[in-house]
Amino acid sequence: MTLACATCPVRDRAACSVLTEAERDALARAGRTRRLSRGEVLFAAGDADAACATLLDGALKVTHHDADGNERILALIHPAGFTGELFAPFAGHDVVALTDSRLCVFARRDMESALRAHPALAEALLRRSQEDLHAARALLALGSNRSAVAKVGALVLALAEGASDSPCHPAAAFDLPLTRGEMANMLGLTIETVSRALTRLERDGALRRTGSRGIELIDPARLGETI
Amino acid sequence: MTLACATCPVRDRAACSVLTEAERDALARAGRTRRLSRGEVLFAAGDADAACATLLDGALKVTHHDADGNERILALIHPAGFTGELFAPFAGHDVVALTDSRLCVFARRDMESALRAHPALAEALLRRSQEDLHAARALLALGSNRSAVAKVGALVLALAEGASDSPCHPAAAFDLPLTRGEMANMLGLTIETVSRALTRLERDGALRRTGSRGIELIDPARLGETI
DNA sequence: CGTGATCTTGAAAATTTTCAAATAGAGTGG
DNA sequence: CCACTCTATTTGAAAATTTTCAAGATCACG
Repeated sequence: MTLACATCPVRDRAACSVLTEAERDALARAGRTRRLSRGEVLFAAGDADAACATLLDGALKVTHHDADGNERILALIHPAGFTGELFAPFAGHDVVALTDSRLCVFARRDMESALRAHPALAEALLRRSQEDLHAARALLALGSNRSAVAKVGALVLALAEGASDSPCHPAAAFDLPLTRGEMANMLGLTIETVSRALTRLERDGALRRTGSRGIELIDPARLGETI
Repeated sequence: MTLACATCPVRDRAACSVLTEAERDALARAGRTRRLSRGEVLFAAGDADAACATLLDGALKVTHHDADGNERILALIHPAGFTGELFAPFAGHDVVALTDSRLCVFARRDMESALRAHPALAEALLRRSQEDLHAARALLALGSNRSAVAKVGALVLALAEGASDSPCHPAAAFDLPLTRGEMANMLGLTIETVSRALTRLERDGALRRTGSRGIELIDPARLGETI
């Protein structure tokens, strides 16, 4: 499927938004959209022909598997986010859909030549990269919360912000893109502890649960408390 | 002090190494070297005239202070690393010297115009930025180790790699740039737990301590074990 | 050689993990 | 469409780890 930038849900926020319409259309001819359903792999670590992509819809996780086969979640990607190795000769991590997702995919060689042709694109990707760095550091900060409840609260808040259309404001209600096991993995806790923490946050009136994935924020400030 | 790229200890690894000699000298005229001693602040969060810098020598920490005044360490910067906000109008984090350090500092406006003049520099910074991202993700991975001993072991190993001249090989002996409190902060543990973990790693023959900061790696593989 | 700060160590308290089982949800085939 | 099955989630109680609180030891430095 060829690209339809005119209807792109993230055309104002993604890296390619810095291009002129003509430049963007030229890049668009090299790319295509792709749909993934939950669990589908976009890139696998070691792929020699790894591409790169902008996420339009849904959510992705970037993971690494250690020698014992344990999965570690290194990053989450939300709409308008960019993923893919631009310089390494092969993919360093797995990138997997957490929910049904739509992406705009480019071969790395095309993206690299676009970078050379359009300095503004390199700058935009640099900017995005700094945002990724901030996001990674935000995840790091989750680990320094003292209690398990505070860690889970902070993660839920971060997920609410990622799920929101407007940056800087958490979505009032959304579905967790992560299983309890994935949340536990990210926080260095066990599934049971995460579950108990959510139960407690609900009991304390910080949020409400609908089913096992639905979350409604009642008192976002309480979620951020470091206790 | 003006720059002397010819004697720069990281001239083969830093972002500016992609420039031709002439380009680099042009950039060098805009920058200067600076020395910091342990504890000195390079940038403070909120600085309007924040600059950016390449680290030549020593070690830096990037920190954030939350509402309660607690410090969170978001990143460590080792020689050849780059720091500074290129796009935000002011510094987002504090950057502080962990040991006596030397840096190569540029005003942001000069660096931004250099980026526009030299696309290769933008690409090199993008590459560096991706490395920063990998580093941040490596720190994230520390949190997913199950036990406190494994977390501390992994952090010591990461610090040994940062202290090494050759990438990918840990230094056999080095001084910890972090206090116990800073290590505890990064790992979400207490000072006492970090201290006990080091004692145990020494008792188990993974490392040897000299004074409170000196570390000699005896069995690096054991430091990486996730137990 | 003090002096203050950092680091180590010990024992009780608190939190988290582990182990075990019940409940709820999602998907499948009749 | 419903019953069935499999997986994910929740909950409980004991075991293990970590934190807290309290001292003592060591180090850097004037």
